[in-house]
Amino acid sequence: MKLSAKVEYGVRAMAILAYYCQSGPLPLREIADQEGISLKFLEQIFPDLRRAGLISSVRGARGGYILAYPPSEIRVGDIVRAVEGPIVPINCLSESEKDPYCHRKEACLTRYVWEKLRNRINEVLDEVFLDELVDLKPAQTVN
Amino acid sequence: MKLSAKVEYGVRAMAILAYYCQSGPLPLREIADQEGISLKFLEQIFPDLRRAGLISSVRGARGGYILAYPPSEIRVGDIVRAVEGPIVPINCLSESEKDPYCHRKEACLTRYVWEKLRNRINEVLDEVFLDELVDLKPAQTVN
DNA sequence: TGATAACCGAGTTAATTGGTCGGGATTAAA
DNA sequence: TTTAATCCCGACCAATTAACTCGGTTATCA
Repeated sequence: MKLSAKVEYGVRAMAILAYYCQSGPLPLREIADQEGISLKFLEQIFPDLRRAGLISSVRGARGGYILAYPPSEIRVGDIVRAVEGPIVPINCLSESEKDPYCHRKEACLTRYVWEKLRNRINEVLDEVFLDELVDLKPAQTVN
Repeated sequence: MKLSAKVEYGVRAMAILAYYCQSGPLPLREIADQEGISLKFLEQIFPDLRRAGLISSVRGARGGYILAYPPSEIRVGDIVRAVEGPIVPINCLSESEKDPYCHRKEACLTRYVWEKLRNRINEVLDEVFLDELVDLKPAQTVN
């Protein structure tokens, strides 16, 4: 029941991007140095975020990445799903072709717990927007 | 963001155990056959459930396992934590010694999302009791 | 033209997962 | 007292995944 390092770094990087969203494009090098994350590893994460339409890239010298939307419109859930794919807490819930299809769907006693779990995870991640992370809303109380 | 097969089987097995909780001890062989799970794999899961105090075992011929409490008092969350350990959706939340301690605790922008996520996961899993799974409460609507 | 930076795909290493295997200890029943 | 059922335990193993790393190519600016 863990998120990958990719997700952790992805969310952290997006928070940085949100923080500097007024300036021009921010190169990965900056983020890598500031957060102590391997540049090469970041380079592997960012294409996913771009393909998901959350950021856009500027190539060449003085290039970098910028948010495709204001921080107040980007949900943590968007980021998580962009880098990890859809949230599926247990294989039998998977809709994808390659996964072993669950033939016990109707009979399965436990299925409904996993559905509930999946929904709640998506909900909580979608409740939080990038602007909340970057100090614009302080005094965050966990609940 | 996936639960292990151990957890999936563990919860299914516990549901069976709840279903037959009026009869005597149920051998793993029964559960394995009924659910199509490898006996040897189940044998690896059940000690965790016993150590957590959720079931008790009866050794020898005509032995098996029985719930340590009525189904209405056993939470799915108890089972999950018994076989997978505490729910920690991201490493920097870990309290354990061996994990790399997070030195950014206070400064970390993202920490509070992960805390919120961890709390919600525990909540939803603790809302569901074994008796709900075994048909005693039908018409389950996911929400 | 040279430096910067995104882009791409393949390779590597270590850990985890999802099992299997073989046997030992305990107990009820024949 | 033997036998069969059952839990119990630890070792082993193959496949997958995670978390990087490496070596380069392409685009852009100064």
